[in-house]
Amino acid sequence: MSTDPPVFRLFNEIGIISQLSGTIMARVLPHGLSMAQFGVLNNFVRLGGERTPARLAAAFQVTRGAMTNTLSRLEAQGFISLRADPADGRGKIVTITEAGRQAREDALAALMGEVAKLEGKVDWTAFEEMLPKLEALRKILDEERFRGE
Amino acid sequence: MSTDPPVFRLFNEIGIISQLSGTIMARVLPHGLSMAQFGVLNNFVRLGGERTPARLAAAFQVTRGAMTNTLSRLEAQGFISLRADPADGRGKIVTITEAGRQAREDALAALMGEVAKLEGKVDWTAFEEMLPKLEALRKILDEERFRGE
DNA sequence: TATATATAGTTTAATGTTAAACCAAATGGA
DNA sequence: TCCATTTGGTTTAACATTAAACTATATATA
Repeated sequence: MSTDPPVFRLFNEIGIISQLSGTIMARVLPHGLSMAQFGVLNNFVRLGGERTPARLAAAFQVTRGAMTNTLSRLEAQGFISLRADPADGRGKIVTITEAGRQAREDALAALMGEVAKLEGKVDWTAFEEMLPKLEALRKILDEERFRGE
Repeated sequence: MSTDPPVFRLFNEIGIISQLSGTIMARVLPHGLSMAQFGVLNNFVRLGGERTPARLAAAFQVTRGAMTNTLSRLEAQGFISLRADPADGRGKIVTITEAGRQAREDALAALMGEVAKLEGKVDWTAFEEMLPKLEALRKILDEERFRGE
């Protein structure tokens, strides 16, 4: 009859929010983009330049296998291009294409529209204030992930 | 070169935290339990009584298909028992077994141990304060999930 | 220089999820 | 009462993810 410790409720809420928001967003994304794919395109538009798959995997904190999968689909849709790294025979270099930029633009608009629907229902400023704490927690968990093996 | 709107960074952080915490917790759970399976066992111990799969699916905000899967595995391990609902020919009734209680106890201890490792690194009280806001956001997203179809 | 170790990327198997189709049983209205 | 609709549970296909094995190339060291 007792209630869960707050720590567990925290992770529980975070898990459910992640799942629900992922499902909702995936539903409105155009061009059959997944959130993972949108994340990669968005990263290129925001930061510019070129990256290797390994750097992208580290940035998004997923395995290289997952990034291989994401990049394959993006390439198949023509949203990124992959070429061999002239400086490293093992590596590849990823670039966003013009179609990729356009797809990201469309996707961003769709996501903005979805967020707009929540306007008035959610006090976003309160959440903005927790951003630094969430970022700190994420970093600690990321360290823990490797410490544990 | 710009940075993401705070709303997106929020969902981004939440997604990564969910993924990392899920991976870390799954690694320490005994008896091959997944977090979803632990959640069900925990729910029975905390609240007692019996439930139908449909009620469990609603409580955890997953599809009935997902709950069928989770319950099948729990039953195969002998942690819950399923029987026909005498009052509803379509329904089933789920009960936790003694082995299930024991497994939940072990799992709880393992998770507590993992949380203890973070002691001193994380200011949990700050997170406890955001719990109500996260719960509110979760509820709104859950409504949105269905409104959109 | 030769060898051992580390790193980049891919592939495979397993898991957990959604969405949608499906069947059986309950419910509600004409 | 009968039929349409809703609901409970399962099944299937499609995905995204992890962990681990694998190949190829770089790097460091003896």
